[in-house]
Amino acid sequence: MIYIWVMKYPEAKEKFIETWGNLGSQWGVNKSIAQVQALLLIAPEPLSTDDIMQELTISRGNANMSIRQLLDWGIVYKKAVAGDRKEYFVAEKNVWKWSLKIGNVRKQRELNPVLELLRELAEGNETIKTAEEKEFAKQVKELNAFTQQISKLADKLFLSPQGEQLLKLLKMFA
Amino acid sequence: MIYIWVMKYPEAKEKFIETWGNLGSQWGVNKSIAQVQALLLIAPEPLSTDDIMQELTISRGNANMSIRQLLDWGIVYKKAVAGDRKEYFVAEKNVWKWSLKIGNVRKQRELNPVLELLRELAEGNETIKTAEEKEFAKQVKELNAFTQQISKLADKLFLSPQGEQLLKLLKMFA
DNA sequence: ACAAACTTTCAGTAAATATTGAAAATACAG
DNA sequence: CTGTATTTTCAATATTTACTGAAAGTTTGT
Repeated sequence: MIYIWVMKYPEAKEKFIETWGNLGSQWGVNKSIAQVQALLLIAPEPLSTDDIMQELTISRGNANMSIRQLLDWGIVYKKAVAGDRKEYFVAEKNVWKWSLKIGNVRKQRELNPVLELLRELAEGNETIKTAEEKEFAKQVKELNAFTQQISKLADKLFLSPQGEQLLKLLKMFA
Repeated sequence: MIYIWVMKYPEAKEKFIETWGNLGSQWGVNKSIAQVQALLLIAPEPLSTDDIMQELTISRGNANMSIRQLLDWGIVYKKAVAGDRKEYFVAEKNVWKWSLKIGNVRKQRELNPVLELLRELAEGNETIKTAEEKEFAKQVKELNAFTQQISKLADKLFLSPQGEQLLKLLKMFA
């Protein structure tokens, strides 16, 4: 006998938000921020800070900071609601749009600092003598070349107008 | 008058290791692990656990765990040194090789759990009634389609024999 | 200009993660 | 088989990161 367990909506919703939050840590995003995005992604209507606090049982400070971060990244927008003074928020629901923005944020965080480091280190290569110094110079040079290529590729993919470059890529490698 | 400050080798080395370690946190890798890789990358000779402890001033436990993790990922190898009972270690120095492996590790960590979550959630879509439920089902469906595409692409890029797919890609988008 | 509604900040606290170091386990030489 | 060198484990501790809640700041309607 095989039982198939199909979740009811409230359970599925909770699981989605909970899991998305936990996955956040794998992505270098803190749990609350990821949960706020998850909540807004599946909300059919704009939500206020109070709505978010209540749904996720988090503090006002936390809710506010999380929303600000998502606004900064450009994957959540403010939305005025007629006859209400509060701010309301909606998520960017198009997965292409928000993924590209996140991709770009991560590229800046993860790749740009490496380029900067390697550029600095590439300068002091005049007086190479020992085996240690040779190996160091070699690795810095190779890393630099490689990182620059990846960096340019990432820019092309994440910054192209309607994500057309990534789309092209997906079609090519489908 | 402009002064240009060119680093001497010991300083450059320290900066490389230190910065690589700090960048680790941006990449979801802990500092010690990233530092051990950095140290081994620029070492012209195999290093023992004691060498690593000494260079990075970290404990034996930490050094051991970091090395094991790098071995697990397949970006550091054991190397026997004649007449010495200790284990010695060398890094994979080819930036293409180790980057592809890291790319694959990250794909597994960051994408696979999302696929699993979405697969589970996609099952319970029979009784859709409210606007909330519709929005939820729609987002799960879109996310699922998108993530699957990206996942397949990542596999093709990171798992292709000599990184030839990524190489092809870089040439195409150069 | 005032007060109520709402948002932001941030010092204090809680939670999660990383590191140590010494004890236990294992591998090796004679 | 025994003693010694080496590696591994893991409870205790330190460090880093996240979260709270109340006070300060801001905006808006009258």
